[in-house]
Amino acid sequence: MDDATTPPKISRKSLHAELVDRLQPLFIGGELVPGTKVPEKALCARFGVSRTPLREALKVLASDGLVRLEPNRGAWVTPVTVGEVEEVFPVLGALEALSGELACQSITDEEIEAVAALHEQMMQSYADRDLDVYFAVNQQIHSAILMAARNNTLTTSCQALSLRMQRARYLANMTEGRWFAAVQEHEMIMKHLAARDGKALAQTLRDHMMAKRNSVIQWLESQETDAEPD
Amino acid sequence: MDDATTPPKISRKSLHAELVDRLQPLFIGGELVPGTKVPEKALCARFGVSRTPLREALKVLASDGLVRLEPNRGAWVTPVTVGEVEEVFPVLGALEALSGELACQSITDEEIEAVAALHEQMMQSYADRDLDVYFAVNQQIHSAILMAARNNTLTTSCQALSLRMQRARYLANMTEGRWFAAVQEHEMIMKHLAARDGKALAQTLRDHMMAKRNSVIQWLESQETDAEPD
DNA sequence: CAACGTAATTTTGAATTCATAATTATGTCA
DNA sequence: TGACATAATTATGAATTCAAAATTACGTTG
Repeated sequence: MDDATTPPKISRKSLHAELVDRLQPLFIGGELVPGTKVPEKALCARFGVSRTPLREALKVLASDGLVRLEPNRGAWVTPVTVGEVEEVFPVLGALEALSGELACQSITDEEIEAVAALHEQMMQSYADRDLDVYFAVNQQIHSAILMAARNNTLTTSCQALSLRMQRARYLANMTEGRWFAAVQEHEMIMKHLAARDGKALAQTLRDHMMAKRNSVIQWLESQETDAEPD
Repeated sequence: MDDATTPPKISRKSLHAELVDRLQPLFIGGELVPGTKVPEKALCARFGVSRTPLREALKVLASDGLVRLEPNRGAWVTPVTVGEVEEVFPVLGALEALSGELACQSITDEEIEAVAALHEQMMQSYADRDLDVYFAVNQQIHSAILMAARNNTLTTSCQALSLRMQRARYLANMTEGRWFAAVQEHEMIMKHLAARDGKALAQTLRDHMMAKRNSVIQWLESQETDAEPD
């Protein structure tokens, strides 16, 4: 919306904040692998900054749960464990349920139309079996509902937790059956949102999260039993 | 439990983590006043550390919403606004509701007894009109329920938001009527917990939060209309 | 003397430096 | 050769330094 065309708003973000934004995609993109060390030196070189702002960014990411700081042993990418997934999804479910309820109170007709358009796009990507587009649009739909909830605190909390779970996603554990079920759930979500039925939307979003939780756990457990190659 | 008597567990927390813990009480204690500047230099002197770890701690506190970092203008204690309170309490309500539901699934008889003991202590402090003890024990009760929920992610999220709202508390806006109502609500909380009725406890905790929200907002608005002295 | 412009001072953000802890490499001896 | 001890190297945590920005103090001019 506004990038190079805003010389009045000179508010350059501080380096560490910029780094937080630039590092996050590396986690969800799978470039920074769960359980491995965060290559401080390499990242400094890559982004052309000194260790100070990078380390500041890592502290913030640690408080968001993306990295774990081991005293005197550096920063490690938080592993995606069954325990972690079991913990995070219920919290995310509660927050998304709230977002649905609040969204129904405030969303405009135009916004509903915009979500509907995204929904159609997602359905098309399902028909096309395009998982990458599906995930991206899916994310946009949840974001749009969050926006409609008009609660910045909620948005921030949700996105932080969502990020942690998206790390499990690049492994693309979606089965055909789960994908179909997820699409069905999204039909319900769209329906309840259009009807502005907050209670129903909340419950559907909660169920949607729990179903996702089960799917991810199932996949994780199947991975754990396999001996992992070095 | 373990302080000076633990030479084997040498896991000294890093300086910035220690600072985060030591700074938080200054916010809820009201020493760092909402809307004022965070005195970086003074805090460095006070804690005997250099600016680097202090600034790292401030970055973390900023991501928790306790301070706001203005580029090139330093760190400011986030003001407690009506908008902020309206945002945070519903989120806190959703999280506490979840904590109640989960706690009912996992809490032991011993833990229920411990909460009951705290509850009695709180009732006594109400009878004694000892607001400081009341607040402290109140906090412990919510913490105990959170513990019983066996969900660390939930605990962390709750505590971060709770901290922001506790900053409004040192101003002690409790009216006699609100205090009485809060005590009634806590009787319900205790009852539902003892009965392990998750749904009812969740709803009561949500209502409790919304009532608190209304009380705080009412007080904030009464403050806003008053001209504030310099 | 009030408003503006400029210089001095302070504060901030980030790079650099330095002491210490952890890791790796090397050597020794059974 | 393999297990252990010791030295060299590297990485980490935190203090210090330095450039740039903001704030304050001061002086000038209308």
